[in-house]
Amino acid sequence: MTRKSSSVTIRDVASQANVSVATVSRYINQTAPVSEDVAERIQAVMNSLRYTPHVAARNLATNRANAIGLMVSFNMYGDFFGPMLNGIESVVGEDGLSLLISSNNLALRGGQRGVPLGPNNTDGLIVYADSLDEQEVRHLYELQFPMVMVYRTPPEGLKIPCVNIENKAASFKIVEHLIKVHNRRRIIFLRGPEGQQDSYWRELGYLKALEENGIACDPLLILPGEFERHIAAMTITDAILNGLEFDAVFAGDDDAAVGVLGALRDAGKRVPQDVSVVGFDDQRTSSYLTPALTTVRAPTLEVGRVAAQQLINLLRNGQADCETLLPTEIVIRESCGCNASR
Amino acid sequence: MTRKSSSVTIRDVASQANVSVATVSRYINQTAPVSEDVAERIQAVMNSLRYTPHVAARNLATNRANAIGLMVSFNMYGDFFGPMLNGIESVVGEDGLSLLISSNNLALRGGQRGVPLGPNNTDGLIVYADSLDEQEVRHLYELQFPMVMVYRTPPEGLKIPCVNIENKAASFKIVEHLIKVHNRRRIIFLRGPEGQQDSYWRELGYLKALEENGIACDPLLILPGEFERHIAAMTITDAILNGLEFDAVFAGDDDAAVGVLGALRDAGKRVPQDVSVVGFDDQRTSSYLTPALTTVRAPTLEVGRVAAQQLINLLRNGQADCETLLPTEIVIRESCGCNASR
DNA sequence: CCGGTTACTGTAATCGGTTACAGAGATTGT
DNA sequence: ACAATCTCTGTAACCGATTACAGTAACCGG
Repeated sequence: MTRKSSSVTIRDVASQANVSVATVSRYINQTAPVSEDVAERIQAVMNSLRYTPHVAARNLATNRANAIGLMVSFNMYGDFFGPMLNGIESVVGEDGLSLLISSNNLALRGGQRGVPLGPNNTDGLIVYADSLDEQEVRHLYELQFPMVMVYRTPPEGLKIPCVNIENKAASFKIVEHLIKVHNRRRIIFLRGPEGQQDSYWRELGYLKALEENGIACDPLLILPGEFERHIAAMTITDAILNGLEFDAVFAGDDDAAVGVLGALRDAGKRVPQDVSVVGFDDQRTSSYLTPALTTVRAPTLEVGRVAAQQLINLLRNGQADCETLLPTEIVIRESCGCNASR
Repeated sequence: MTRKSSSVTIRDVASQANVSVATVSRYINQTAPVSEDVAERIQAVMNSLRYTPHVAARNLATNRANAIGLMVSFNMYGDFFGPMLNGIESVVGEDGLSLLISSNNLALRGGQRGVPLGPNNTDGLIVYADSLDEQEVRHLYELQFPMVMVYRTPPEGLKIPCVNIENKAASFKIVEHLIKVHNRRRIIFLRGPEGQQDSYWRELGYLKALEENGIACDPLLILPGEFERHIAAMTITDAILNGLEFDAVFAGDDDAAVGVLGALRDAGKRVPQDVSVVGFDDQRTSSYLTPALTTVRAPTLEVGRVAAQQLINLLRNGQADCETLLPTEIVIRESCGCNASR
């Protein structure tokens, strides 16, 4: 197979530099002082031999993988994923660690046993939303395996740091905007996937906005959107066919909002004149839609950065913030009815 | 630090099952026959001990990392990246390999020497576009390190498998569509980043379409777009201010097309009545833009799948297709001037 | 009954690093 | 001048797997 052609080992370096392997190791890892001339000799030999340490050997000896894992849902598309990964990768790379990434599709890892990322692979894990089921999380937790969760709070009783975004307050604000500024009363809310926590909090914000403004909640207006554009589109199309009356849609997220916009256009409804539409996330293209989408800006890249940072803290110092909640802000564009100028 | 709490080794399994470590290893890896009752005993012990092999030890012994690397440009956002990663991850995971991912931002890996992904890390590399400069590629090539490139052809003289998409033919077709169907004559082409290969071929298709239809190429119409929406937008805005006459824009990619659409709208030009706009990629949101974007569908996820497949073939059999060119097809929507109905 | 496979198992070397332990000079304090 | 300390270095055990080599027992054909 692929024989590693000319494997230069630490012993080669040591002998050519006339020192012991221990000294070379110490020089490389800066783990003990080394006299200046020796250091120079070692460095020179390393350069001329193009020596790079064998990570597997190092990992075996130190019992650390020097890598962290990112566990994601089995399909990751959308504007959402890129920025988060970007954030994670930047701080992980900065720290000299490797980043392993894997989805947890049961169908795929048919042959394998257990989770594809774990203690034997990585030093810690970033768990995205429901990429790992509760049982798997609990198991890793019992092993005292360092984890931080993003877009999810840990299961009951487990103290796992998590980083989330402010869902409820922003949802409240944006729905209240629809009510107070645009005088909307019958506002549809499109739920995300069953059990999705962001969706749960957004719904709470929605309900609170209704309540505080004296609008009775009509359960018929809470419908499935799944954070997916085509499902959201279907839901809205059905709603119109069934004669459901509504004057606004809080789409759950921007992806669903895109579907809603399409469905309304197909049905001949004007946005925002007939129906206001708002989303959540402020994905890259949202400002380029017609009409430009009013939504909530979520600091997705920042979530990635913070999560990685927390995990690294956990690894190094054994400490991390139990929960960090990143701020969100509503961004008013056109789809709610504002800035009709353009 | 993080002491691996209860590290169960192969020796524990062996002794509890009353066999030698060699036998256990052979059972695990199916590398030699093992009698049935022994197999059962081993399996039972493994289950009760929750044994999982230590990958670093295995990697050291076999001198393989059981992982492949994906090297990406230092910033990866956009609809583009998700699907590709999705494709790669699916086949890599299916094969029981791990996926390491890293960007090659010089600024970041200031401390480190060399490329963050390489022979000591991984068994092979997928190199995305210009994430690695030519010198680095040559170095890895000299080490006979397995690589495949995506969205890029290897440097002169190096036989590295690559997977690309059909750029020229589709560009030709879509530009010809503008000419023949919509009678456009002054068509702007927005280049991608300097040296970007996809951009190069798309330009060739553009030029060929002009030539075959008897239109002289006006160099003033070839402008920078960088495959970035805000740069594309600026370029178009400037062009309009400078009084450049044009009746169509081939934006280089969909991202740039989004910028073009915005710039034209801001300038009061109607699309497609005044100016036709077409893109390349068919990103997820492109069909939801107003007007819906006429573009070229690129099988991004498939690129990922094929690349991973090729790399795995290279690892297993030492063989891979020198170049695979994935087909693209033009998809006619509204921004060119067709289907004006909606 | 005997040489040659076949099926299975065990011992111990090996992969390439890290690091506990020991020790040699040089420096310092009294 | 002597002990204590500090700086630097080397030897060898160890991390947890794989696998070459050796060996035993059963089986098979003639």
